[in-house]
Amino acid sequence: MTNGEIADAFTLLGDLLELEGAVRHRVLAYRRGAARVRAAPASVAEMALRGRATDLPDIGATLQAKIVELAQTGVISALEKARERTPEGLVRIARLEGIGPKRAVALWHELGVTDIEGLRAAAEAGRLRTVAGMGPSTEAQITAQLDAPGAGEAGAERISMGLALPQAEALAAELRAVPGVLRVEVAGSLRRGRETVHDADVVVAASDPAAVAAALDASPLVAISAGAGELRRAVTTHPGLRIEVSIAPPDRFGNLLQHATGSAQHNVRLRELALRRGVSMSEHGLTAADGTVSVSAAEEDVYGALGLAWIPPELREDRDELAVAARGEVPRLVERGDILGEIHMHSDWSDGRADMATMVLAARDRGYRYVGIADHSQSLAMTHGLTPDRVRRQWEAIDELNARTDGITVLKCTEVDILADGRLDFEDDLLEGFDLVVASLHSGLRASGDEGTARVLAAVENPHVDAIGHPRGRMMGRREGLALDIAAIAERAAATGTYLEINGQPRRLDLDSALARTALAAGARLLLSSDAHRPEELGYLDFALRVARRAGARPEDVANTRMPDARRA
DNA sequence: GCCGTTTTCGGCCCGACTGTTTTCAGTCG
Repeated sequence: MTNGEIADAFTLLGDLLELEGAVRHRVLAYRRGAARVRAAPASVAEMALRGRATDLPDIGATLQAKIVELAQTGVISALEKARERTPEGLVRIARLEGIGPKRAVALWHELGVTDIEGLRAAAEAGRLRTVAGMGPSTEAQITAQLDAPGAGEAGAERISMGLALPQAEALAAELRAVPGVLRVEVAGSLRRGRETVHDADVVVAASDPAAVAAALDASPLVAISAGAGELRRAVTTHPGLRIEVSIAPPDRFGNLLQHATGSAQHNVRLRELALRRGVSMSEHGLTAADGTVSVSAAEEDVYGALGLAWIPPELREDRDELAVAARGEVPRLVERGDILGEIHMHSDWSDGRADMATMVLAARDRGYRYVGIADHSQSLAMTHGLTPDRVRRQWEAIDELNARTDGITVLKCTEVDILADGRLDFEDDLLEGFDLVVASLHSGLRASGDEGTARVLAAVENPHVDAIGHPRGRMMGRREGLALDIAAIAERAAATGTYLEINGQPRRLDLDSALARTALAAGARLLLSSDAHRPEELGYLDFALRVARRAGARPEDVANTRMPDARRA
């Protein structure tokens, strides 16, 4: 019984109870419990069987008993009964935009709709507008969503940070040029470093909201400008990213930035804390009991006013960050300025699109002091992987390149393939000659987690291997990648001094932050990589950096913050 | 259902916006 299965059961139970109109906070309790179980680093089923699940926040005697029941019988009777009372299909309907639990139940009671198909039929017959509180506009909104694949599924339509962030940054840059605008920042889940997002948030400090609205309407980046709110407007970019733009006067920009960054649960906890100190908190400021409002231009002052140290956005997920900040023990996370170089990028010796010199100079322009060329190995024929002969010729070319290039050191690296049996694609005597070796899986990525774990462990134990590249092999939208036992791998990686990569390619982001957090907890260290195949892709390292920060990585946890010595980065 | 500088009961974050309404419920973040 995995934590994920327990969390899914609690989430469904909470959703069904909400549809039944249960007390809101009971619903919330199941959702909080689900999130807590999902994020727990150890088996919550085993904890519950020992009576220790209640050690976790948000898990009380009732939830623990249900975890025990689920672990021992495979079902939760309360969940089974709720399923008999309320059609499970309503959960997906309630997740559609513009519909919530109340409207989902109204559709069921008034039209007999119990699943997405029934909703589609009712929509096509034009019957949705006959439901109380719903009109033609809502009907059109629903119809539009039903055409999209995966409508109402959890996590539907999430896109990579790597695709969303550049769009949000571009809009932010445009708004910074608007007269009267003092500050613009990307907030929301992008600022928190989430690997995938379903929309973006941008906050603006401006004395004249109308000027910002006019700029949005006129922006060449904007395809659809909807929403006529005074303080919030939603736009959709041409590629289809929804961006919510919030505006505040400059003197309370800190309050708005804090609010719009979230997470929702972090904000709830923060406001509860504020209430215990006698102040009500919102995006407009802190209101004391006597009605006086204090506002902050800087986000640090919002936390400071509550007696807390500033918390990096990547850690605002309602784990234990408020307690940590109250003690003043917030970790110093790795930053862009800590990065001295990277060792996983490609050249036109294999499947890169630029020659080595171009890539190296681009790396030097980013301020790196070293860079490793890590082209593919011979088995990967479609990438023009290097044979041992070509490896030796590339080493000569790198020696020449180093001789005529100032300001950066070029390292002889490889992204050697991990073969089906766990052996590597090059013999040990050749591997010996590289400065650093990254070993990666490129085949068998739909195998079982046990098989994948065995192959990765074999590579970790190879004394020539310095890092494991994109360990899971996930490719967003195409495959989940291997269900690796990351704790077991990280334990051996820590013992052998092997780094585990966070690959910054937008569709990879692999390891993700949850796995990277587990790896750090097991004592392993991380390697950040752009895996660039052309010069402009070197910026992908910044995505890997965000994922690392979200995992809680400090500078000393990351290989890129130190100079490589002869055999170890 | 959880929890405690409000401590075993009675609370549980806060406000903007939308569409449908004649004053507001529902949804969203």
